[in-house]
Order: sequence, then structure tokens, then C-alpha cells
Amino acid sequence: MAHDTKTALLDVAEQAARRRGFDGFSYADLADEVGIRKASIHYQFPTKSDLSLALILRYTQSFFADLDEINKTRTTGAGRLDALIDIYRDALSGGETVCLCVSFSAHADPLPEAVMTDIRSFRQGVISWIADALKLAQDDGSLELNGLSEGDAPGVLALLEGAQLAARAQGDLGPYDAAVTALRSRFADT
Amino acid sequence: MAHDTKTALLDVAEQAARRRGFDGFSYADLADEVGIRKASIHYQFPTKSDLSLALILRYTQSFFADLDEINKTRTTGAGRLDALIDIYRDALSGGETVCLCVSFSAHADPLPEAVMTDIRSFRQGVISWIADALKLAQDDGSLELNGLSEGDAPGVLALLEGAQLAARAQGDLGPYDAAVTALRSRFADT
DNA sequence: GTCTATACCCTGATAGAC
DNA sequence: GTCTATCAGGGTATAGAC
Repeated sequence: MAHDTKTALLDVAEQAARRRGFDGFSYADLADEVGIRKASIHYQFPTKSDLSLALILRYTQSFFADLDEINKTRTTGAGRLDALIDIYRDALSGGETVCLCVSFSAHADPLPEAVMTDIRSFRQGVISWIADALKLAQDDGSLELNGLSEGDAPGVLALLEGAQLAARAQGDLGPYDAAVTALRSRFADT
Repeated sequence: MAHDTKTALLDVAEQAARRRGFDGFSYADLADEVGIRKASIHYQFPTKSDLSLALILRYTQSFFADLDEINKTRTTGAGRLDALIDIYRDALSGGETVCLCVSFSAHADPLPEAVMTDIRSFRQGVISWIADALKLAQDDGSLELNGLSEGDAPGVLALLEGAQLAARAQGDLGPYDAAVTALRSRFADT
């Protein structure tokens, strides 16, 4: 079953990349975990460069599907931001991984240029989504006075990704919660 | 001249680690750049693990020396924070590197536990320094009303490190400046 | 301190049988 | 699609001459 193998490979590769970085795992590692021979991986992903592209593509689609889901279930700006904070928190796996965007951004050099192009548009999409949520929050009054405005969207994303780094260094969720607590305290209604 | 060789090795190793990650460069790379044979590097740093420890040690000393220098030359809380934002900005090398703490935090897994212990105390020290600056800013009125308080120190560090990730992904300083502009605009006096 | 030479393992990748 | 077998290259590290 080719499709299942491919999915399984993407699953373990994504976990490995988020834990140890993209050049922190090998085809041999994937082979061990998935239970096939490493030569067989080249059938699904001829080069590791192909694998990196498949990873960021799937990650982008999945992530923005999650954002769409938030927009359907949360109606206030603060509520949407609160859900986003939870997504970045869940991506930590208790402090053992960061999200794929953080992993790829930190060590961009070994990655194909096409991957970095995808990363940049991923980032722009997230910032736009945050900006929309901030604007909504301004209108619906779900942010405390002296609240944030649309222009703060890049800062919000930086806060979430930086909070991931702190938690990853510590190995637990404490530093993440400490870094985002000030932001969360501004939510009048979630 | 052993000392000069050692310093040169630390210099190029630090740059490489900040650009490509700690397992993104080899002794062969260092040998090429410094102009000695790779076997000679093992005289200075028997294992790569030793090298990682030397890197974080030197980085910590140098960084906190810089913070001390800021405390001598900048008298307001906002002025000190502004100088810190500049330090993290300079560490980007125009978007081609991140600071060593970000690099090591993002992919903590392959690093010796001793290095991660150092990283954690490094982080705690920076957060304490930021908390002091925030407290001073409260007292000297150099932060706009509805300003930040001591408890926001972890969030400030997360913002600066996350802003580095954004700039690194983009390859230029634009995203860094965009992420910190809201913080900087709160400074009444720098 | 730095060199040459080398050991040994792991890496991504390919060829060809089944 | 997955296998066995194999390759060339690069990784950390060591031994011993100078």
C-alpha cells in the first residue's frame, strides 16, 4: 500500500525534523521506524530534497485547514487568537519538538530554496490570519483596552515561535506558558 | 600559537553553528576556513561535544559582558531594552544567522546535556536582566502608559528570538523590524 | 601544535532481482 | 513497491611522526 507507506514516512519524518532538525535524521532512521528498508524510501521520495518539499507542503495544507476550522468554531477575535496559542502549544509535544516552521526557519541554509519560498508564504499567511483576528477583536471588543492592532500581527507570531524555543530549551511547557501569559491576559472574552 | 588557533576555531564554529546548526558543519569545514588540517582541531577540542561546550561558555560570558556594558551606558529602562533589541538585531548578520541561543534551542536533541543546562541558565539570566530593565522603566517613566511590567520579561525574550526566526526565514532584517516595532513604539525615551 | 595516514561508521543514492 | 547489494563520499576520531 503505497499511500499508507508514504503517509507513515511523512509522519515520522516530520516528527524527526521537528525534534532534531532536517539534517538530524537519516533515511536509515525513517526505515527503522516505518519498518521498511531504506532503499525503498527512495521510491517514495527519490531525494531528501523531495522529502523536505513534501513535508512543508503537507504541513501548510494541514495548518491552514486548522485555521479555517478555528474561524468556524470561534467567533470572537480573542477567541481565535486563544485557539492559535493552543495550536502552537500543542506543537511542542510537551517540550520535545517545535513546529515545522520554527525548525526549518532556524536552520534555513541546508534546505532547498523552494522550501524556503514555501516557508515564507506560510509565514505571510499566518500573519494575515492573525491580523484579521486582531482586527475582529478590535471591533467585537474582545481585547482589553490599549489592545493590539492589526500591525501587531508579526509581533504576535514572533512571540509564539519564540515561546516555543524557550519551551524546547527547557524540555517542558512552562516557559511557553510564561511567555504567552501577558498576551492571554489581554483577552476579555475567549 | 595555540591560543589564536583556538580563538579562530571558536569564531568560525560559532558562525557555522548560527548559520547551519551545530550538526550542519564538520571539522573539515572548520579546517578549511582556519587553514589547518582537521586532525589538528582534535588537539584543541578532542570531541565535537567539547567544542559545543566551549562555544556556549564563551558566548555566555561575552553576552553578559555586553549586557553589563549596556547598564553602564544606558540609564533608562527603555534605553536598555532598546539596546538589547539592537543586540539581537545585530546577531542576524543581515538575515544569514541567528544567535547561538536560538540555534541551540531549536535543535536541542543532538547537543550534550551539559550544553542544554548552560542554555537554560543563559536564558534565565537574560530574562532576569530584562525584568530589571522593565522594572526600571516603570520607575523612570520611560515606557508609555499601559506599559509592560516585570512579568513580561519572558514574553520580551520570546519576541526577540521569534523575530530572529522570521528574519532568518526571509533572509533579511525586514521581518525582525516588523516584529519589534510595536515594542519599540512604547518607548517614550531611549 | 600540527602534520600524514588511516580506521570505521553513516550518509544519500543507484542498479537490478522479485 | 519492496527487496538485496553496492557505491562513493563524508563524518568523527585516533595513532604516530615531526
